[in-house]
Amino acid sequence: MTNSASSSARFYLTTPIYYVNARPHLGHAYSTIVCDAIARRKRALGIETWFLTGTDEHGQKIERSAALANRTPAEFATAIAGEFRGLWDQLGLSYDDFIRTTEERHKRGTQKLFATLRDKGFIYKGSYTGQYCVSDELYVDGPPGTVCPDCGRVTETVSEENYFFKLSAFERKLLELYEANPDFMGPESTRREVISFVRGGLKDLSVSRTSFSWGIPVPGDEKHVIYVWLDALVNYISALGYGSDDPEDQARFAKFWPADLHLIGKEISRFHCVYWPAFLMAAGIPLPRSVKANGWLLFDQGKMSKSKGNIVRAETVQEVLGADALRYFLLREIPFGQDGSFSFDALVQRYNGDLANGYGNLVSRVVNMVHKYFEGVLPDAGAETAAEAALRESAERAIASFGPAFDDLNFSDALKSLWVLVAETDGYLTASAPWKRPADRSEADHAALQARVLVTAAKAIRIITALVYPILPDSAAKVWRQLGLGEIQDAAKKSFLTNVAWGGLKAGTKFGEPAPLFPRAEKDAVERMQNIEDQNSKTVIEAASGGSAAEGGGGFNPRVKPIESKGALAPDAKTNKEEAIVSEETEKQKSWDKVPVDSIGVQAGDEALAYETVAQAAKESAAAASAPVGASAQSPATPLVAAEPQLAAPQEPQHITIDDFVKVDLRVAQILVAERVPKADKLLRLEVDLGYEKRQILAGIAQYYEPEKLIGRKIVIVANLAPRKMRGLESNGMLLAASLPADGSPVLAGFLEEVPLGARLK
RNA sequence: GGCGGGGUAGCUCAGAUGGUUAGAGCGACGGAUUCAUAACCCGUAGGUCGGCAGUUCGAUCCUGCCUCCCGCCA
Repeated sequence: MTNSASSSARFYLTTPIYYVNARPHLGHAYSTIVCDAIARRKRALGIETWFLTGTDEHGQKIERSAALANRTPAEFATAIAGEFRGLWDQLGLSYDDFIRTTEERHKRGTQKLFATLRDKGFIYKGSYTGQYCVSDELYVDGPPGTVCPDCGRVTETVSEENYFFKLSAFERKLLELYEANPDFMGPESTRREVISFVRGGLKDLSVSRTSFSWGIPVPGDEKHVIYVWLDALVNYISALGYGSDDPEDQARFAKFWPADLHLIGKEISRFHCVYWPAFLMAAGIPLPRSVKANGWLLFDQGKMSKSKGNIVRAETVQEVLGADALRYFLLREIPFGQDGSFSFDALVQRYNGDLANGYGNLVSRVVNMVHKYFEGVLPDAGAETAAEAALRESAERAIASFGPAFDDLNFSDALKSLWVLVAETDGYLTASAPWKRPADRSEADHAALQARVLVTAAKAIRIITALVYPILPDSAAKVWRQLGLGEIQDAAKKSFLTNVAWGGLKAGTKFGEPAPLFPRAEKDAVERMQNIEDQNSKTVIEAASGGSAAEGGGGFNPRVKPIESKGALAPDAKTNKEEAIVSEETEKQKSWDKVPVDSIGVQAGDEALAYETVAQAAKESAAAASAPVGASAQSPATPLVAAEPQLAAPQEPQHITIDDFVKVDLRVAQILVAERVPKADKLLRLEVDLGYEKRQILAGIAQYYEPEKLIGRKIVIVANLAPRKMRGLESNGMLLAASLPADGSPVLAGFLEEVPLGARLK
């Protein structure tokens, strides 16, 4: 729901601002494309629209990523923010403003909000003593020794002074808000979760940090930096001009705030549905009208690549099928709010089925016939018969159902109803057969029929095109010209969607030249896209392996996670669950990698590889097309333990060089702790000592080894394997084991002689 | 562990306050056709509606148990 009732003739919508710890991928594009489509429709409805997107650039994670890339945080953030913006431009997204949280206007707004909250007594200084996970920057409830729920490491007891926001004071008010405005947040699942979270009780929120400096200083107490979530959320108002003295800014703020729609990824709904309204209520600022969460994209890695690369970039699709194809797929295939699966196969199928064979072909046959039979000039339609009336009614049904569905964010249903009209128009054409004159029909009668049928079909196409314009802007523009209607952008400026109605075509209109809209994708389309991604993935691997060597010392420190998987609006590690979740591998079923749509949802490990290339690629060019994303260097399907039950004869021996081999850092480690992972029947959580450091790894050997018996045992691990999360725990390496041919059961590798911890195998 | 969502044709999903033959799209197959992008049009799908038990004249839709998947929270 977009609250059309409450939003007069203005509409302000926002995407999440994207955390600049990795390159943009399809997930980011999805959220932004959805907003773009909404914005285009609103504008074409004559609604004054403001469409904001941007980047979230503060936080310790960025600070660290930058350090590891040998850049300052500002340089690092600028490079990645540039990629986001560049990609949106490349995709032709019609944002009105792009805010970076490192901009002065944002700093000003954030400090003003902080000061306001403090002045009103909602922020107080307090001290926190408790458990803290250094790795995740996460405060954890529990006695000393408590394990971090996120990464499984033992927390440290810290005592520090912080500013706190009185979130607890808003519990009731928030529940009342949800109660009174059922449409405030959605979809239903999100709503339920948020309500249940608030009912569970709210604690005051720590809103400052002193442990790092890459952030916005607390006004008047500059050794504190404002909590990144408070910082990030403010973008929605600071971009409009909140906090500015400039009358122009103030006017814009007054005009567009409150927002009609915050579109977000579902993993960050709590921040938008709980914290954000609480901050605003406390500051006395009106609340946004609605917050709607989209689901995640699931990448079908099984089909996409046998070896690597489960991340898809929007550019890849754009290059092969065009941006409209991507837009169509995302909006048609995925019911908004639900998770959706993306695969090149599904994409090409949709493209060929709906766009090439459907809409594109329909336009082609009609425009061609108008040229063939009427020299490209639209004839007079003549009188309507029952067949035309039926099609007209069908068009009217489509008009009636498309708008409400779209405005309800049911893009999929909206398109579905429109494509019913496509099919009916095709059926009407075939039934009328204007290309064939039966012997018993006079030439004059036939000419009349041709005129009637083609004009009627063209009318239907005009309706389809007008309605679909927000989703297929480029293609709609082409069709508009082919129908002799001129530039659809001009029509959009004249609010042509406010009264889409049957007709609208004048006899005598000169049609444009027929040109293919959506050339049918050949079988190689999938392969081509896959190749582009594979290529990309390779680049990342090469860059990464070079990079870690350059780090010197141990050459690798997986405990430093240079780039954390974060939500689009980066939380400061608090409730850091928007981590990409990696389905656990099972033998019977290929796993799907879930990537939060809004987040840089690459596995942490992948990003560790990705960052290496960031700086250099930024130097090379802004051409995103060649820029590696955080594609997985490890296949997510790569067994996380060496115990993958498979007969091991490699099909085609692929030789590697010694250089390849030395990239693998095999080390002797001793198991210190071994325990089962709850709810996982195969996984063991191990803490191992490498001599120079201790770390946690997960291994799928629980069915074969008793944890107790493993303690003290020396094993071999791959020490520089990218970190991976399984069952919420991070694995920083992989142990080696022989896989028995009979049943694939693992036998741990070991030594007969005594070996020191950390010894390298080579 | 608590709460919530879900398991329907090869795939993606819809659906019924319980009632004769459980639907759509795609894919596949057959036919027709040639205006069009090997397209369009027509026809064909025999799926224990996750499992077991119960309520009922009757359950895929209600209840209980079980199982699997997922999310939020702890």
